[in-house]
Amino acid sequence: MVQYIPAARLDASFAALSDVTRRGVLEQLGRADASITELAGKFRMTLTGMKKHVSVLEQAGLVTTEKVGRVRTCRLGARHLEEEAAWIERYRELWAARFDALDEVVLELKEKERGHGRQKKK
Amino acid sequence: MVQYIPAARLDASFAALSDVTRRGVLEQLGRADASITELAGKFRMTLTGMKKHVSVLEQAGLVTTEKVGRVRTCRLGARHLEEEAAWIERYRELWAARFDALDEVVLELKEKERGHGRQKKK
DNA sequence: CCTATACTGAATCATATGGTTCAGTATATT
DNA sequence: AATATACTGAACCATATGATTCAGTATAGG
Repeated sequence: MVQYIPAARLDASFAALSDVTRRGVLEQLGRADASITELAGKFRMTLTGMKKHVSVLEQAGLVTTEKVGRVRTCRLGARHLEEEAAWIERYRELWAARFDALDEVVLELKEKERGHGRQKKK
Repeated sequence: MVQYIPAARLDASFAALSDVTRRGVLEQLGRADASITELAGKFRMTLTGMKKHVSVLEQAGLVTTEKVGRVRTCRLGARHLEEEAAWIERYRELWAARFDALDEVVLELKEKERGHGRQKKK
């Protein structure tokens, strides 16, 4: 029932999110559209550097840009991380299931303990 | 009210998730603990290669390992991506807010249109 | 027309990543 | 004791990443 998500897409978006500047840009664009110059200023880096970050975000579909005159305006893209959220959610469920299983083991051990005294720690 | 999350931590875990093999390892470990050899076999790569992936996951806190005798057993770690899920969720809310705002603008434009005909795009 | 602004692309650089091989060490198995 | 197994670490390689500088091009404003 879990939808299949192309690996390359997740690769690209998680990679895009793995940089603090790019996450910052996304948050910024969540508040208002911005030009490359504005973003470069806000994050204290060269235009060229910011342009590259924006390109990475654009590749991942998280940002779209449009050039009007000499200014390129960046805004949030069509994708809003639903697949990434879904992947993480699925993982969290798996993790929880494992965790519950562990809980059972712990309970079982405690049960035994009551009979024999303290168990070896690890 | 939004909890502050250390950037380096998010960097590390999103980077860890940006590789299809590592995501596979996490899913695998969600089903059962496994040794390096087992994982290397499942993902068709050398022991050394898999060891590196496991190390990356371990660094990110997503996996823990324990060596008993000559086999190192890997299992899911203490972290279960709650911060990553939270970050993405926050972003999604921002995105939704922007989207709604856009909707309003569109509505507003339509309103004006009824009086004056087409507006200039920007 | 002239100049400032906004971006773009190529080149460069240091470091990181994903993978390998090869040569070990430590532990099981026979 | 001898051999097989499981991992580990170093070295290497190709490519990617994050950042810069420098030299453009295109557009806006005076």
